[in-house]
Amino acid sequence: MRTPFIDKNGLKKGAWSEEEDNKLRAYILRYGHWNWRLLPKFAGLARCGKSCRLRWLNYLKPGVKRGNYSKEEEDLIAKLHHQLGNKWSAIAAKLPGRTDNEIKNYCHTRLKKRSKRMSDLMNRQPDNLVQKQSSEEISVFKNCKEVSSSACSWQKLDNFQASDINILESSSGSSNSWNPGPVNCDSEDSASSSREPKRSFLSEETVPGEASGIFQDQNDERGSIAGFEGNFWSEPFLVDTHYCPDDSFAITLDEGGFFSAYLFA
DNA sequence: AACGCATTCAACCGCTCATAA
DNA sequence: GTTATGAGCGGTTGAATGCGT
Repeated sequence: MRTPFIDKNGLKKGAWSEEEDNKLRAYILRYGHWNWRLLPKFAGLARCGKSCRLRWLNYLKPGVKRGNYSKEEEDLIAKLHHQLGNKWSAIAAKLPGRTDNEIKNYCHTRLKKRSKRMSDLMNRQPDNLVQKQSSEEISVFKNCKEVSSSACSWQKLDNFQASDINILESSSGSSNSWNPGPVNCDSEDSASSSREPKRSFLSEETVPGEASGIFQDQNDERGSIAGFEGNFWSEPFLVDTHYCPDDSFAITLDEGGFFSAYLFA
């Protein structure tokens, strides 16, 4: 937490004390928050209104839940984030007791974890996945504006291990060669879709209960990790096209979304 | 036990939007 | 139509905590 300090305007910043919490809680429960800017003055707090509002909404407000997300909540967050993108407040509105700040932190934490794990794996695999993909596989991605996979929850993604890489590599170019399935192929559309801002970091198929069936084979490990999708977290990786066979493929990573994340998320 | 690195999450900041004057 | 103000949102920061060595 941040060390409390007084700013140049005489307002306190940083971590809230129990006394401050009590003052704010007592005031709002009694009078409500009719004006956040004036509220601290009336409540006897040396805080700015913004700080009071945040403290109330994220911590003091009755009914605010903390930590320990249930499986249902995780699935719902995944689904809503796919639908709404980084609209944390809109997502939070669908989860009683959860705040936008908490959900934002939750998502960032998961993304960071996954991002790190995948980049670690890629660094350990000099002959990386992309280079091992057969040309047929690559061509599939070139023109796809949307790539689907099997249902894939965050739990599955989080459990992704180096062994999955091995499975991918062993099957690359073989008769079991990965085919994303009946995807909607349209290079023109894909170009425009790539410009869509702030897409969800989860693919449609990561949405619980919305399995597309593209990866019908439940044993296909690639289906388990194919739910990644490009987003603000994976973008920095996308810039580096070092491993991409050609430029169009690099673009496709972004367009298809998921494949870029599949590699780097 | 001590240290350093990684992770978590409360809190801050800057911006946009809505509304009233 | 313009400006001022407050509320809300999303991104970022940094202290506390956890964990491995």
